[in-house]
Amino acid sequence: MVSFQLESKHNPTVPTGEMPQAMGRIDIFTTRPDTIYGVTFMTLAPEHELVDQITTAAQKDAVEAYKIATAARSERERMADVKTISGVFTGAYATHPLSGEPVPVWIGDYVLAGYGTGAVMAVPCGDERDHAFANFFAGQEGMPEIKNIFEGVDISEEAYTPKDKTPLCNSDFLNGMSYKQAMYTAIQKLEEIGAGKGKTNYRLRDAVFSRQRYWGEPFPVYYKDGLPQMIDRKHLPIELPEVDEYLPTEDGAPPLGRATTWSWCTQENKVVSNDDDRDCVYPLELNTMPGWAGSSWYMFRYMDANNEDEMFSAEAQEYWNNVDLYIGGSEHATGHLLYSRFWVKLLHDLGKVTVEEPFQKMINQGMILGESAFVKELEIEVDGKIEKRFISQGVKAKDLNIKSGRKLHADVSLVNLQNELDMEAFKVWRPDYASTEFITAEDGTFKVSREVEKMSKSKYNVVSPDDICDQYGADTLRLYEMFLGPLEQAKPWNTAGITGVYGFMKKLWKLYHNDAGFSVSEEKASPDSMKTLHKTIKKVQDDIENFSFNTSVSSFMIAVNELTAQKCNSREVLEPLAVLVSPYAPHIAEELWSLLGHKESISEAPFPVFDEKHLVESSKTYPISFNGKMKFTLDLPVDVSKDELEKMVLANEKVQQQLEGKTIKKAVVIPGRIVNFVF
RNA sequence: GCUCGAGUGGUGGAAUUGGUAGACACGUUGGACUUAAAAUCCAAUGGGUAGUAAUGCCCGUACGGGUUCAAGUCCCGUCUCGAGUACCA
Repeated sequence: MVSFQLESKHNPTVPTGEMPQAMGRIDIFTTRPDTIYGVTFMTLAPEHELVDQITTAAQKDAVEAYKIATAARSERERMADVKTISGVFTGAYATHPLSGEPVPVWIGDYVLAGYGTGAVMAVPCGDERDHAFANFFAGQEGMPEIKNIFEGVDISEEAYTPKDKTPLCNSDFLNGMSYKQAMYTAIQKLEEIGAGKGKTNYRLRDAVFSRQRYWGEPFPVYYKDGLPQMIDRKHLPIELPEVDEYLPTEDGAPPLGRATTWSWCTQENKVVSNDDDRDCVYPLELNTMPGWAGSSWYMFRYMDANNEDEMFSAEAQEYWNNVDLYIGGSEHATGHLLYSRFWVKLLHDLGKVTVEEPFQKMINQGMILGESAFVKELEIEVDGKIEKRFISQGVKAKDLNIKSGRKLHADVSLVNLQNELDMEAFKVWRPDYASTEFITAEDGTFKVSREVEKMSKSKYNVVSPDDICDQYGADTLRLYEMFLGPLEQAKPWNTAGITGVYGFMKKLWKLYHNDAGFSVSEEKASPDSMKTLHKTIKKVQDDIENFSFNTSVSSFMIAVNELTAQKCNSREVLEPLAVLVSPYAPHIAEELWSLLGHKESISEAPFPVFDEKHLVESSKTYPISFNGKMKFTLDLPVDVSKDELEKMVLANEKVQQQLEGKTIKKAVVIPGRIVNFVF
């Protein structure tokens, strides 16, 4: 925050020396105090409260006209219209707090009243909007030459916006400093002389709390003489009315506008028919609340769902606290999390909840995306008439007089794996294009272009998992989705690798079967098989904790491959294995569980307990490296000291070969990990 | 622009506190079985290079530096991509 004193000598409406403090200065907010010496002019939002007071008589008409023109445009319009530059000089000058030079004060609609203080210090050499503004009004009264404060940078064409190490110049005590250093130094100096203050600016946008939909909580609000009135709490809740269709009315009112019983009687204090023409009956609000009106706090209601007296009891909330884990789509990452946290913080401040956050842990799982197919459509001129053509991907349209082109979504079911479109099927699908000519490649095929997008009916890229289910079963589909990659990552749906998962399912089944059918031995399992089992228990247990389901699936594959190679057929291993697999592939696991002779569901079976003893080994394969590069491995005993280990390694023939004629500077021996010789 | 996240084979992706980069799977190539195909099984598969071969050497985790006996992993800088947000000063 920097304060600029207004110069009274340039401001004839206020007598010299009598300017009140509040009127006498303009406070501005900037994130670039380092550019303070680049200030060429100032711009106020047209709505700024000082505008009327500081405008000189000569500029009064122009300023008034500009204010009226601006007021006619909505903020949305002003934000959307980035190109048009407009503004007016007020005639007033302020004094630069450090250099003491006069700074002309303008108004312009690129400055928004709602942000910061509604006023900016304009530094054309370092801000593009200021640069554009200065150039647009260059040479006019009140628009001085642009001040350049960046050493060796040409700012005649555009502003220099990077915050890098470019040293400052023409900046008095900031000369030679880079962005960061200058920023802190400038703030310090401004605070010293009382012309500014370091400040962190937080911004919370307003969000509209209403929707023009049917399905939402109705507002307990009625309108008396056009003014909204709250319905008293004791008459709540009011419930959604019946409507004939969940659509807006013909004249554009929200769906509640269709209700015939949607008026409020202030005597009976209930919802009555719209035909009720008594004086105490008023129309109810037609908007409903947005989704997050409920989604921001519903988890607390779940804790005490049958409570008729309040949102939830303090006891219930204290018992359940907050949500341990929230898994939702990544589109929730900003919206839901933001609103929900905001509400819970408010509820906490009101003393309604003991927690400050809604969720202890939140995971946004990635979306499965679709691969859309696009047909390129051209509008070309033929004999003075505009005609449409489809052109295959990769075909050059050199002899055509192209007027315009666009991409049209094609249904992905009409396209084969080589991206070739079934043109006849396309014409049937889109009869409106039945007569449009296709420009194909030389081999007569028509190729579409592909793009990864959200799956959506309107993009015609929806692939149904039903086909996969029919062909491979629900377990395979489930496993494959997990196997595709990390939970939090969005990925296009691509079934190319599904045979790998399907193969795993078949191999798993085979472990429990021989040629004759189901067959499991009651004999003790081999130490190797026990090792495989317990290695897998540990891995899967850790993976579940970390939501790393893709690596669980691969560890199952490894286990099944190893057990197959070991010809393991023992109940001691296969029974816990089925339990391990059951959360991932419940159907096959349940089936195996039943074949193993169990009457109850596998979901009732306890999770196998990991036992370290099966993983204990007498030797470890050590990587032996020289100067940090691994050359070979050696199997060495585990239960020896560091010194013994070093001796054993040094005694090895291959190690001696590597070290021949060299002096060891350092030997790094870390038991259980690695051996490294530096020479 | 800002905030956050990510860059690893032909592909999807693995890799505890820094400690054998490329697990697992797809794809590709070769082989077995088959009249043939499908299915199944076996082998090879980061790149380069030397050798008949066994085997060896060099380079490799976006790019440039740094720390360390040792870096995909830690630090500094750059680039690119993705998501969110934006006339926000």
